Amino acid sequence: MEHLIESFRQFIKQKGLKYTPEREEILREILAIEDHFDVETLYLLLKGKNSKISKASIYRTIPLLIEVGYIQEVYKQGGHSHYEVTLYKQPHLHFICMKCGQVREALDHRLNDLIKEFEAKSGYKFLTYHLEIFGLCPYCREVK
Amino acid sequence: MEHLIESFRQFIKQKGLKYTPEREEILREILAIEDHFDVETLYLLLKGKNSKISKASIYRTIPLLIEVGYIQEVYKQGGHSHYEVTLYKQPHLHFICMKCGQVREALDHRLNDLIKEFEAKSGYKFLTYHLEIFGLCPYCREVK
DNA sequence: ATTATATTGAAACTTATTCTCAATATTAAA
DNA sequence: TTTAATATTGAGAATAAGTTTCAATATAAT
Repeated sequence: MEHLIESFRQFIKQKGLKYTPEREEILREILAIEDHFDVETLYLLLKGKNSKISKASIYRTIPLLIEVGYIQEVYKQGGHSHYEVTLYKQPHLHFICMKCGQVREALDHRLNDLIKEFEAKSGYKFLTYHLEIFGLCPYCREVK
Repeated sequence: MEHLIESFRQFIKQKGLKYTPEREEILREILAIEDHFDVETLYLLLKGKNSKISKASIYRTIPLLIEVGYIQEVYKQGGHSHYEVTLYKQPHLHFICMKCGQVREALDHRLNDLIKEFEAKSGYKFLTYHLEIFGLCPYCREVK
């Protein structure tokens, strides 16, 4: 964990920015989540620990954490963005129920294989991907 | 084209909704676009033809057109959604260069097959999907 | 220490999208 | 063809995510 903090510090310095306690606090909280989150949740978690971090700082820090590769925006729901910590995860896909909002993750090596093949053919260097599938979950498809 | 209008009419009726001139007008305009669009563009196109369609009606019709499978939301840009007409297109994926922002589309039937298989196994009813691959395009991967 | 500059929190702002509501249109049934 | 039930409309108000502003403060290089 500490090496992730250190890497982030180096990244910030390398960009000519200033390393602040607020940025570190936000990063530590996100690393502790190890899962999906949105700005509101993160803000309330920090607030619950008597942190004085503002939402503005969270909004300002997120793009940095995406750039350094620690988190990704994975989908929009309820009118706002949801992120996930990508550090300990394989690339995967999301099923999102358009009615109840339930999100399910899945992994499939054939998808990863296919994507590797696209990479070889395309000449791109792939860094990450998102596969989001929208529809109705088994429960909601029954209910009218 | 008329059969698409007719299918939409049947879809609307089947849902117990009412088939209105406004809904048809919006559909006709979107079918004429055959490409990417956003709500503002669509609204101005209609307005330019002396249509009195409101933005509210456009926002209310879009989810129906997504549900019937005629359009998809493909990305957010400039803080708002962009859609594309999917009728004449196979579902496809986007390569997005993280450096220059270039977007390339690609098709692969195996991806569609895989997604159909996920659908069968998951119990979901899939309405649309979005595969975005982020990385560096052939040009940007060379430039340090 | 000094200085230049980046960052902060709070609040104001922007703007895409949703909601409200009274008037009107659609549809099924009498 | 009337009637009645209900869905839809446009207009504008409301909502809320995300961005920007700004004065005070913190960082970090010299």
